[in-house]
Amino acid sequence: MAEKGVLQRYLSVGEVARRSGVAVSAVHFYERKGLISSIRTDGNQRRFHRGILRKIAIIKVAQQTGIPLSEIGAAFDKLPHNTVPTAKDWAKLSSQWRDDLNDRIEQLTRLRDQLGQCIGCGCLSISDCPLRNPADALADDGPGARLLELEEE
Amino acid sequence: MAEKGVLQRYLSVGEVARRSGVAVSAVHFYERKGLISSIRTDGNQRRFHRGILRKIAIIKVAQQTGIPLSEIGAAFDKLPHNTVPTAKDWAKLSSQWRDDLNDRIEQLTRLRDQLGQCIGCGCLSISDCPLRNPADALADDGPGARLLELEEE
DNA sequence: CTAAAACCTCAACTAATATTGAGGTCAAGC
DNA sequence: GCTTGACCTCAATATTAGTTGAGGTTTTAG
Repeated sequence: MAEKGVLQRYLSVGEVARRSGVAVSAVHFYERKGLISSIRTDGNQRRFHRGILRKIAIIKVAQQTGIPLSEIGAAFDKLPHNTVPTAKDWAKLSSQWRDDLNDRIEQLTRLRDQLGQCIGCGCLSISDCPLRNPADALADDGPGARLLELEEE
Repeated sequence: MAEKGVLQRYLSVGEVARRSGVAVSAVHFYERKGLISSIRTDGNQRRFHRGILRKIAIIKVAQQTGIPLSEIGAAFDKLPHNTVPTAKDWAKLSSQWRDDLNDRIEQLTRLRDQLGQCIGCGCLSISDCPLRNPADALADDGPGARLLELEEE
């Protein structure tokens, strides 16, 4: 029973899946991708530290913001290695992702506000349509590089 | 020259690509997916109505909102067939997509506003974290169906 | 002790959104 | 009239995020 108490601190892949709400195959997948890690029993079965649940929770939340797994993994890699991340560590992560989110929200909002006008009227047809050629996009490509020429005759 | 004038009303795939800012392969792809269509010359080359440029513009804009090609195609299919869509037709489209956009923006905003709190503190660890268990998600799954049990011991 | 449930690996498959390449044809300019 | 660039089809490849299945092992419950 003392032994069982110790073992209880680790979770099997099935428990992780059940408690995090992701499929066992997804847990395996995240491990293959290096997002999470595990130790093995003598019988080669995975055992996860219970902190894994928080990590998976964060993976799912980050995915909702549109962040790809590779970036999530990169962010995790910057976390202190071999020591449990502190609240401060997580806060740093979330602050960076919040910036991404803000950008994305801003982009979608701009899109929404111009959607009716630009699709409904002739706006899309001129080369400086704000939807197809937002100022920041132009900055990257050089002026006029990818303008849509809808009506030039 | 009169003939050339008539031909000018149609665009080759290369012209479409150049003027819409998408690759030739993407134009082919959209056609295979039924999003756009073309007629053929005697020599089997595609010729596009110039309205195609607007359609591709709309495809790219809709993609920015996160709408998959299949849905864009479905929306296009509801447009009057064999007649050029009116401003009203496009407006209807954009109004529906604006609703989608609004939902998406709302979701991301909620995410942003709770990100710091939920990742930084212990919030993710309790089963009713608003990020992992927004009320609307619970409604679908039945109460408590997929709650994250981070700290139950 | 044994049967069932859970686990293991590895490979193949899915879906969306294209791009790349092979092998061949068409069209335009010198 | 020939070369070159643009075009054609079809198949394979790429990426992201996983799932599914085959074939075999470990753990757990009775």
